[in-house]
This record gives sequence, C-alpha cells and structure tokens, in this order.
Amino acid sequence: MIVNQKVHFMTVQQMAQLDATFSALSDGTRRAIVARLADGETTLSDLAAPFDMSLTAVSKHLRVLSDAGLVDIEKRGRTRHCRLRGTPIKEAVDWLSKYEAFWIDRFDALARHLAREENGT
Amino acid sequence: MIVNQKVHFMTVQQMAQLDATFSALSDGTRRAIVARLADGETTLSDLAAPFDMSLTAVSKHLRVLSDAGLVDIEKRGRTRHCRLRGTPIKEAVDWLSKYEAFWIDRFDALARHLAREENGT
DNA sequence: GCTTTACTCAACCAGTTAGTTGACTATAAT
DNA sequence: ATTATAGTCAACTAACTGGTTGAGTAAAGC
Repeated sequence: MIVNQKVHFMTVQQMAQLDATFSALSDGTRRAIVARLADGETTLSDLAAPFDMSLTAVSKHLRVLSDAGLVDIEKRGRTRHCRLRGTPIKEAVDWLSKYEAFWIDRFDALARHLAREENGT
Repeated sequence: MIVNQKVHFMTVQQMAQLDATFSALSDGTRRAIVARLADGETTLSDLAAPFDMSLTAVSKHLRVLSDAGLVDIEKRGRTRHCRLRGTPIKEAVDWLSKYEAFWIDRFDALARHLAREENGT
C-alpha cells in the first residue's frame, strides 16, 4: 500500500491559526468552556461558576479562546456574553482529516495483530 | 433551532490524552513532523534535516509526540525509526466532531450576513 | 583499533502559561 | 445616593516550553 504524497501549502497566518486553535484546546478548562458554550450562549460569571478558580482565571481562559477566534465575546451592559464560533474548529478538523488514513491505521492494525499473537489468541 | 444537550463523561486519563494530543499539535514543527511521517517511516536524522534547528531540538519535539502517543519510536541499531500512530488523532477528531454543528454555524452565518450588510453588498 | 555517525543527557536561558491577589471601573438595583 | 454585581487590570509567582551547547555513549565503517 502506497500513501499518497500530499504536498500542502499553508500561509503563515494559517499556521498561526492552527497553533492558536490547538493550543487553546490543549487545556481541559478551556475544552469544558467550549463544551458548555455548545449548549448555548452564556455570561462569563455563569461560565465561571462551576470552576474551582477565580473569575480572573476563567476570564483569562476565555480571552485565550477569544484570541484564537473560537469564541465571540459581546459586552452587554455589565455582563459579557460568550458564544462559540465554529470556523477555527473546522480548520483544525480539516488539518487532522489529512491523516484520516491513519485512524484505521495499517501500523496500528499490525500492532494489534502482533499483540494478539503475543497473547496467543 | 435547539442544540442537543450532550452530557459527556470522560476519565482523567482521557482528559490527559486530549491535553497531550492538542498540546503536541499546537506546534508547527511537530505538525510538520506528523505530516512528514504520514508519507512513511523515517529516522530522526532524516526527519531533522529540513529543520533549521539542532538535532536535539527535533529529538525533543519527537519525544513530545511520542509521549502523547502520536508516534512510535523504534530503536534499530544506532538509528531511531519513527512512524505515525492514528489513534490519538482519531480521539481528537472525535472530540472536535461533537461541535460539528457549529462548523455550519448559525452564528457564523449571521455574522457573515451582517458583514455583508455592513459592506452594503 | 580508530573514527565517524546517530543519537542521548544534563545544564542552562528566555519567554510563555496558569494561577493568585488587591485595587479599580462601570452598570444595575434598592 | 449608596450598595452590590460583573468584570478588568496590574503585579507577582511557580511551572512549563522551546531552544541552545557541550559532553558522553553505542553502533557502523574503514
């Protein structure tokens, strides 16, 4: 089996966007925020309530997500209303999708096969 | 439109795995390594050649990928042979896929609509 | 046996990250 | 007008990151 040689061109900004997206999602608190926002728009205070950390800390996490373009923050009176944006997530999936062939990985499959043989099954 | 409320249970290890995967992929050099390995197995030296940094630096990047379970490193004589593993990538995609609804984002769509109106088109 | 190759390891450095606290600002409620 | 709420900002800390260099090790080649 021969894997297609795929040359991929990417601008510096596209690289930076992927950096920011993956980096933003590398923190469990931020992934929890994303998960929460998928259920609908919320304010910062509401968002922060379940977390065992200061409002400032959650605000900073939200800022990271906002800088990465994953969430929109809208100032409304004295509250900040946050909502999820899908585009950067899609871009991350698009990048990952290039390695889809490896999800049903021939090497993984081989490894599983060998593991089964080692176990004598 | 109502988004399904999805409660998601995740073990500490699954969380840590996602942390490691997204964190590993948040660096452009490491994504380039992954891309390179998708074209086939290579040694560390071969892998390091195109990069403008020391072998030690690339070795460290590879170690991060290895720790995250994204690559296997096999010692063979004095060379290290590296190959891609798909499973963690699949897990990352599975997580992201829960937000697939937002890729064709009603808010994004609204934002684009408003942007078009602002431009008077 | 000596030299080159392919690495690893430890120490160091500068910059970033994830959290804290305390002081502040602006809006809303009484 | 006062008070409570929602949040920001600046300063600080501890730990982590991404890179370096120099020394060391183990396998291959001559």
